[in-house]
Amino acid sequence: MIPRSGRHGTGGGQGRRGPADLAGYMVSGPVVTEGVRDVLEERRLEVLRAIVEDFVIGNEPVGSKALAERHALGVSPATVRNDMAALEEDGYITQPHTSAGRIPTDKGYRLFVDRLSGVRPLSRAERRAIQSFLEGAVDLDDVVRRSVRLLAQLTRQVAVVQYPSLTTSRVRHIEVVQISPGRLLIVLITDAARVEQRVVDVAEPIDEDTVAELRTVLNRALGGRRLADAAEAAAVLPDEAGPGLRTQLTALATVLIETLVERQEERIALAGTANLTRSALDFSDSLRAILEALEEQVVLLKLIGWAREPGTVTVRIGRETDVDALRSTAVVATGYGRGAAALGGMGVVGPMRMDYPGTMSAVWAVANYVGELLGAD
Amino acid sequence: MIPRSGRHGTGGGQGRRGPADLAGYMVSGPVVTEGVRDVLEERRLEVLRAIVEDFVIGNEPVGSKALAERHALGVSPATVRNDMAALEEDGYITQPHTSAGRIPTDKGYRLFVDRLSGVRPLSRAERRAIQSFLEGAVDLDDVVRRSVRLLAQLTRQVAVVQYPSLTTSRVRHIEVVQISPGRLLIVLITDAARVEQRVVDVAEPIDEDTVAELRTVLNRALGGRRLADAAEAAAVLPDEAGPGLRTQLTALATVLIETLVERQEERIALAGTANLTRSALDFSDSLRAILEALEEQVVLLKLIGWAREPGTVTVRIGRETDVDALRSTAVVATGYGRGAAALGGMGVVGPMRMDYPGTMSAVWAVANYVGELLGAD
DNA sequence: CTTGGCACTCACGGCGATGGAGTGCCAGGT
DNA sequence: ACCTGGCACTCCATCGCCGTGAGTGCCAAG
Repeated sequence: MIPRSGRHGTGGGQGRRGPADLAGYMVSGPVVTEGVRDVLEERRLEVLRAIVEDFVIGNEPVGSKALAERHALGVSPATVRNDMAALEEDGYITQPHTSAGRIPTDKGYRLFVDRLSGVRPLSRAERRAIQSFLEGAVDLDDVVRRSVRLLAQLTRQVAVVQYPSLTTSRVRHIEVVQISPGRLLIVLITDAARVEQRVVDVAEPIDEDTVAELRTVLNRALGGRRLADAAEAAAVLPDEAGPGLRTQLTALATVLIETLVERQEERIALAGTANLTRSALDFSDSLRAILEALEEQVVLLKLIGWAREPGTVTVRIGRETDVDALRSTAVVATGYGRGAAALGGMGVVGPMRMDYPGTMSAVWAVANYVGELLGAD
Repeated sequence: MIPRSGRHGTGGGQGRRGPADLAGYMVSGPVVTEGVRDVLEERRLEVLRAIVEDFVIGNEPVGSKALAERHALGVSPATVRNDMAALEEDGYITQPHTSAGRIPTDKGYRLFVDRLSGVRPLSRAERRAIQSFLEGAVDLDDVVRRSVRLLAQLTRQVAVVQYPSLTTSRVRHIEVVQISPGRLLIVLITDAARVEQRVVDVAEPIDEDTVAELRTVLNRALGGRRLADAAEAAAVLPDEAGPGLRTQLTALATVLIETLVERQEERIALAGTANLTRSALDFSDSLRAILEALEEQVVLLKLIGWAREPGTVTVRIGRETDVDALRSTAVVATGYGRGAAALGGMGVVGPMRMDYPGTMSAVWAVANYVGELLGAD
């Protein structure tokens, strides 16, 4: 019934703190004899884990009796009750009302995530599913949209994927095309396979040679540079150019700089909002507020923005999200991309009552795969 | 209390059928003396309108007494009751349970939309809001995303906007760039300001001259054609080309055809899902099903696909949507684009209990403006 | 420190009474 | 013919009540 119980502690790695942190959690605890303290504390933590795990599965306050029965704790319900009282004292669990079972608090979930939950390795089938689902993608857009759907399906939660950021990538090529007299289209191709296009109005029609010349000048000056640097380079271009091109270059540079700098507000893909209704009882009437928050790009960016470090999965629980509407949710996020050159973030938003190990693995795995996919491209 | 009551019948136009249709609805009605029939029928319809309007506002079954009071019907509640009985007999209204007020049926809403609801002209402020909100858009993507948000805000419902379709547009320009040895990027620019890009692997590195030649060949053969025709033209290109280009052209043509034909699955933008919760009581537990349906591109395309004719607002009520999950919703949609050359569709999904006149105006206005914006581009 | 026992506390669900909105029908008026 | 006031009736929604049971806290014994 609790298939994953007792599997904690296997595997190591991402997002999991070492035992060194244990002490950090204990300084505020009650002072008792050394030898006994550890044993005591250990069982209490075991109880906390059991509570979290059972609550995640059953979605109802868990009582001492059920706990002692379903988990091999080796003690009686009465003892469990004592531990629970202590845990409640320390703020890790709480009871919805007198004479009901206990449910974890934000703090309880936090401790669970930091110390108690192991990593659930993905099954072979899951790995294969990820791979086959993503490898059919034809372009960047497709990759992102597939990823977000995949993540939503795997975790059965709301998934968020940030489009590869322009910030860290470089200019690969700039294309200039005259689409109608006096109207140019600039296509900016970056090495993250992202393409931006923009239309520029210039004073008068330009002949093909001039267009070619503009193209050459732009690519020579900006090609291969990081986007931020490219913006600076673009700014001085008109001054350096010959008088024949100056007018047009000024117009082009203006738009380019706008594209490179100002428009670094990022794009975001969202999927799985229907999953919110499944755990609707958890947040009851605040569902509307959550949906509204999720439609705010800014909010989403903040949520998956803080943890852009690929390989490290970050969890924000309840108020830790710093978004009031999401105070009853948890966010699991990570970055994707090659090494230090993070391209963007992705993650999921779900109820605090969440299968953290499973969700963390899924997020990590998808991010990993997408990172490889885009890095190689 | 019922601000819009009695304002029906002002203005004419889009989506509203002429009086000719009146007869069509009546042939199935009871046969009575001519002169009196009209008067009778007219008041009954007035009652139906009153019921719909009140129910839309109050969201609770409306009774005969309240109806006679709040609307200037000039008759007593008892008379209204008789009319209600007749309307129920004909299937336009129903009562949730004995001894409750009446609510409109699908058929009732349908009649309301077809004959009873006038057009609510947009206020000057609304027009200006639309304009100022959309004119800040920097590119196609931005236009679509702004439109969908705008529509969601104006109607306070879930908005759907289809990206301009490739089907009806023409190839404006094809750009070929070598992004790394043996790797080409094709950028396809259409006259709907839509840009598609695709990466093509070719056997061996190509020199710049060949790239330019490829570019010329492609543009000469495909430029200006409708996309469907362009695909055909692309298919025969390799055969007609000189032997030097044949290999590369075959690779390019394959990918181009894929882009032009296969990938006509369209993109869609969605906003305002939070608004669903506001009317959550209307569909109660089916909210999840609705959200799921809305995440299916195919479903959405079907919903706004049938009414691609710009200038005509189409309404589907309840089961008319042909989507089971949406049987308790209504869809108001229209096409946008210049004249016959429809670029795409847009619309909103909301509860059947909806302010049809207001919603229809909003949808029409936004579609109109977006059509101009993209048509002129 | 653990354990079994025990009294206590509440949320929850079922039950019946009450109130009131709304209806259908009928007889009388125009 | 149609409208209208009156009237009996129906049935949903609300509320308070109470029994039930899960779960707790405390205590005394091991």
